[in-house]
Amino acid sequence: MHISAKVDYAVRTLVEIAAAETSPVKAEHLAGAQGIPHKFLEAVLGDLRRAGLVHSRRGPDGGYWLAKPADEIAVADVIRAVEGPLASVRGERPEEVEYDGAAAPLRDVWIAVRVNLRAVLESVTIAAIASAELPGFVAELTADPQAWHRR
Amino acid sequence: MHISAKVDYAVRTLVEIAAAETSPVKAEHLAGAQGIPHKFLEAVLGDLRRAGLVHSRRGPDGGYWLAKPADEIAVADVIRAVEGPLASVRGERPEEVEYDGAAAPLRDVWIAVRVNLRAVLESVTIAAIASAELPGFVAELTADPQAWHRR
DNA sequence: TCGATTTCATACTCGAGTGGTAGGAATTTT
DNA sequence: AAAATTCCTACCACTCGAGTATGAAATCGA
Repeated sequence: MHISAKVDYAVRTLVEIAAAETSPVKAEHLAGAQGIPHKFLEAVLGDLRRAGLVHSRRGPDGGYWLAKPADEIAVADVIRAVEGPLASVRGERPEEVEYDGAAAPLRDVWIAVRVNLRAVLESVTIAAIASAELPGFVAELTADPQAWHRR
Repeated sequence: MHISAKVDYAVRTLVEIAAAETSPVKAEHLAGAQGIPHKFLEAVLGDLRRAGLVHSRRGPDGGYWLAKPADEIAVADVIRAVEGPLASVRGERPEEVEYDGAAAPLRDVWIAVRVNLRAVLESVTIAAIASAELPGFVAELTADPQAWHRR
């Protein structure tokens, strides 16, 4: 239940690329704009490239650009690109774990957790973040003051 | 977005205690019933005790029992007991992270993720798992075949 | 073709976290 | 007193997270 620096950096980087008026965008510029160590960012951009989310070119006037429209890249895609599956239980996928005896229904709980995770992460796109127009139901979720309270 | 062995073990252990007809329950029995290394389980039970979820007694006829009714212990409580906060971003709580520029709305996304995580984890109790009667909306979430598919 | 710029690949470090194991001390019952 | 059980401290092997360093490969302008 932890969002790593890599995921955080990756999403912010894609938003920055989407919001940039010039193209391609250099890693150095992205690192500066979002306060990310630039060599570390290069590794993240490598993951994004291998996952097919960005393209790149070397040399002067080189840099990175989105491989598809920003409204077709969900936050869930970014997480899968740099970290793997959205949710896992002891290293396995939720639907693969098996429980004996009284704990059997626990698998359904993990499945439900993943469903609710996906509901947010699959629906929020890079374009939505860049334009500050999150989907309606996400805005509703954050509207409740309880959402900001630290139980 | 990973559920550790410790959390998995802790929930299953509490369910097993709740479902046991004798009380108190010995660690050795719990380890056997759920297939958990028994010395490792002792450490988990120590966390649960320090968090006030179980009580214990030593000696022959010693063991562990729930510190409160099973329907007052949510899965979220168990996670907090053995792992800390439900959701964190780069080590900080979601409401504490700050973003500059285009990525500013990203904080709301993480908040929404936590809201949806809580929706499941705060509502499912140890009693519900032990009796295989999950809350209605959780059952609905898992009813969709898509929920079991591995995107 | 030269040189500057930038991405790309590889390897490394350092600390923290995960999933255990081992040995023995403290407590409780018989 | 003896047996059973929890409890405490320490340790270990491995992986992961976050970041750094070095240099090779590609691309452009001149």
